[in-house]
Amino acid sequence: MTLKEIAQEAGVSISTVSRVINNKGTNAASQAVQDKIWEIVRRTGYSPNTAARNLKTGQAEEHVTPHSRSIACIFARTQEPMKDAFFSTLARGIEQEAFKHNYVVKYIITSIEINNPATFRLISDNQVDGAAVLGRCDKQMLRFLKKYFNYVVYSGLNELQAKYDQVICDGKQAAMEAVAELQSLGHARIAYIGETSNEIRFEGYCEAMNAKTLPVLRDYIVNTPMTSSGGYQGAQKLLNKCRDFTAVFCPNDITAIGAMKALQEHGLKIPEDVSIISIDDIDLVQYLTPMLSTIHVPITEMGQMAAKILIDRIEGGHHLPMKINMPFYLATRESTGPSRKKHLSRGA
Amino acid sequence: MTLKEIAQEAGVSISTVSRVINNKGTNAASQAVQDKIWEIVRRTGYSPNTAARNLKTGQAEEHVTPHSRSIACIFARTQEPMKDAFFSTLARGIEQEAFKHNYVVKYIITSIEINNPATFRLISDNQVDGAAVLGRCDKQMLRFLKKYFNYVVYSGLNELQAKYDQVICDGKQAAMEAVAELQSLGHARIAYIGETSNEIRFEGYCEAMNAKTLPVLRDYIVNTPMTSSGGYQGAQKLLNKCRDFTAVFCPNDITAIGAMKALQEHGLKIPEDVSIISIDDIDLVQYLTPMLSTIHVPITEMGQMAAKILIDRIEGGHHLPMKINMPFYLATRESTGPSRKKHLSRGA
DNA sequence: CCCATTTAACCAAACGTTTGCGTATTGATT
DNA sequence: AATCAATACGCAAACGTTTGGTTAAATGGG
Repeated sequence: MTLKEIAQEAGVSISTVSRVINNKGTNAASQAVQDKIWEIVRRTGYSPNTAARNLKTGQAEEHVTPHSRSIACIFARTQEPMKDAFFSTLARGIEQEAFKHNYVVKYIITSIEINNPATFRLISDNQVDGAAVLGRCDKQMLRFLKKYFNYVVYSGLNELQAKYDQVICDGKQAAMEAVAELQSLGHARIAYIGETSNEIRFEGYCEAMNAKTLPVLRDYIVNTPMTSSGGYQGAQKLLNKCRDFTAVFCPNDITAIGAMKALQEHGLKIPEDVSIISIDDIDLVQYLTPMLSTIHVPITEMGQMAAKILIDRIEGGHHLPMKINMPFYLATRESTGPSRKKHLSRGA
Repeated sequence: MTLKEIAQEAGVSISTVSRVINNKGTNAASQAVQDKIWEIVRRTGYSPNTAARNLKTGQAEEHVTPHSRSIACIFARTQEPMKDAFFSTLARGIEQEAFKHNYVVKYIITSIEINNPATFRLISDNQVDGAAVLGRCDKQMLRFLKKYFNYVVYSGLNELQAKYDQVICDGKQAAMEAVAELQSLGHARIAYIGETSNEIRFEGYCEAMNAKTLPVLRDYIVNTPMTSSGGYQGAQKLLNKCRDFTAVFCPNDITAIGAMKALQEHGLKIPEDVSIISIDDIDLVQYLTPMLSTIHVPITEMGQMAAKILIDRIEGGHHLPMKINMPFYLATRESTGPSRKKHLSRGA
């Protein structure tokens, strides 16, 4: 049922019907016409098309709902499902905190790609007070997001320019501490398995090596995706290149899990023959054999903090960009031990 | 910012802009034009006017939108983040398939609780054509959801009454096959570590045992949460109760991971001293030592299938409830071996 | 009875999209 | 060189409202 149909049935024009229905004081209709129109409206159960009405009146539009009491949690879908263990925990922290404040969390899980119409739609459709972005995200992307969401909190691995609220855990420092731990156990030939470009944890590795004036040798470095399979293949590559390393540093746990498997398959004992250490401390790590030594980063707490400052900003609690650096600590378990000093030479 | 303005700036017509943004396959634009348009979109933060869009596409009033080209993916947030490896994979499958059909996926991750106002709002806020429900979900809940979403597809572990579209992988059969594999290796005293009530895989275990007229002994059964830590603690409990089992069946991989750890800590060698098998075949399983033997369930494919039939239903492809049973197969790896026959007695 | 004023109703132009159809431009195929 | 099919794009008509400007009829005061 539309205005047009009503108009037809009442034998008047659309505008008249519209005016009657909206009770525009300026130009009333005759009582007879009004009655007739209302009669039809009642009989047909007409209800105005809000889309059309909003379109015309231009109101109610903007994608920024003043107070929806909901936030979006955007995270780039990573290739390997397992990698989600980290982000999943992060998200859970956000959810917990949001719940406390009576906020609702909408998830946007996607390989963020502006030029992907689906993604575009997903983002512009969602009406939220603010958004938390998880994972790696470049500046351009953040600028884009900021246009769509009131606020953006970045809760991720690498550090950003100070323009956004961000809660991070200093990846460089963490990596340095991990490597330092190996060094203090007497290791000098420490390999790296993981991504190398644009990976701050790799920088930490390099810096820690340099600090001890230890060489960062090409042979010791394997550039591979930071996934279980990436770690597995990376370790194999490493073993093909050389065998005199005594320890391995992986930038995250799941890479380490894959690497450990490959190492063990080659007959290397951990930690007797080779030590391995990584960063994150995801839950699973404690159920491996041996239990992985790693840098514990407070993932859940990071999520909670992210939600906390996002909501604080939404509610006007602060206006300047806030950077929160979460503490980490070394969790020594079973995969690290003193260096054997001797070369493995023909290990397997 | 409107299409018109973008069109002006890009020097093309409105229709071209619209087509690019909505990715209409019929009439593509040149790459150069596309890039230019997206650049402007990004720079200006353009967001389509939903009122106009709805008006044009003929969307109705209420929360049931005939054609939003989006589906929701609802899943109960599980306690342990790691458990998400399964659901995460499932979701990814859904996403892949949805993307192919140009559908957008909105995630609703929450402990589904009708009485929780936040949940209620989250659900009623979201405007989607249909929803896929992942994980365990009772009938009451499904009925509730059906009120808010046009269609509900259940993609989960357990089987349901035939009222909804559902894609499942027969948990009972899978469990039976796993147990049968152990039996064919000569195992008779097979323990169970996992949840027992309302868990179909447990039923499968029982049935397989009975089929061989093997006793389902109370001592062999440990009721524990199906998580890594649950598995770990469960195995410890089991070892306290008895030591003469020769094999363990866990209803899912992550439980098995925890159990394996506990077993190994007690000096038991896998598979020499005790075999272990489970269900799911999540990615990680191959990087454990030993590699876990498990029933492979086609998780990604299940997700894809779920999206497929959901979209098919939305678009009127079928009307009667559809039940799809996905095939599984046994993936024999390293954690299973012939029974030692002899009791372990004082193993450690 | 004429002009001014009110009243009653209409016309048509927006609002920002989507989309069927038409037309150039291109490239490949005879 | 002519033909044909893609390809890349534009035109314009919707979608259901609202509203300013207008017209025609009714009213009223002199």
